[in-house]
Amino acid sequence: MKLDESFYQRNDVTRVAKDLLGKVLYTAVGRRVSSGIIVETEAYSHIEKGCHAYLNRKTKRNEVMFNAGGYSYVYLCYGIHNLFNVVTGSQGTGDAVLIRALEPVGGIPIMQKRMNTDNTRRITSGPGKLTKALGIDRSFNGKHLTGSEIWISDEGIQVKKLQIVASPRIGIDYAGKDAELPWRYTLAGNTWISR
DNA sequence: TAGAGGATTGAT
DNA sequence: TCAATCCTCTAC
Repeated sequence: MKLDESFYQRNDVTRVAKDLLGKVLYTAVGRRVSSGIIVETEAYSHIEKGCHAYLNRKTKRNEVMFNAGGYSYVYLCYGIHNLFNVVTGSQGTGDAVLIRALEPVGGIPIMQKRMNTDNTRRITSGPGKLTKALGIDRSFNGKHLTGSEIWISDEGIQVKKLQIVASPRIGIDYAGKDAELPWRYTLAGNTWISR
């Protein structure tokens, strides 16, 4: 079953980030559906410097983060990679969860073709790679996650609290002390986690 | 309107 | 360890 708005609109972004582990992310591009189990996430909140919406800074790029939870926020990083986020919280909050890694489930041949490799092991093990494998680009920015092009389902795997590992987030040294927040969540022992 | 820098990746 | 690469934001 697709997760509905109430899942995303809780005003606790770290809780949503943890609850997304084990869920299944789907995209349907044209007639081609591909999917994967979410195994790594990071929480970003407007109250800390790592977040694009820090101090409620609202720009054309991140304006979708201020929508009510349940929207997709996709932006270009380093001029090369599209990164996919899930907007959380109520209208005007500015919180989001970055999806960093998936375990491939459906449409694996499609993903291999998009990644131009036969290797199934590493096609979705990083935030820039999983978007390419699933066909997510910036045209997905602002799409609702209860729609027919991109959605998240709860049919994945049951995750016990003990399986969730919290650690500092990656690549945000500029955030100073806030870079130490243990807001990166991974599934213990999963081989699809980014490096 | 110009300049700096980034929630990454893959090759060296 | 480093370059690729281009959009976005900030300052002038």
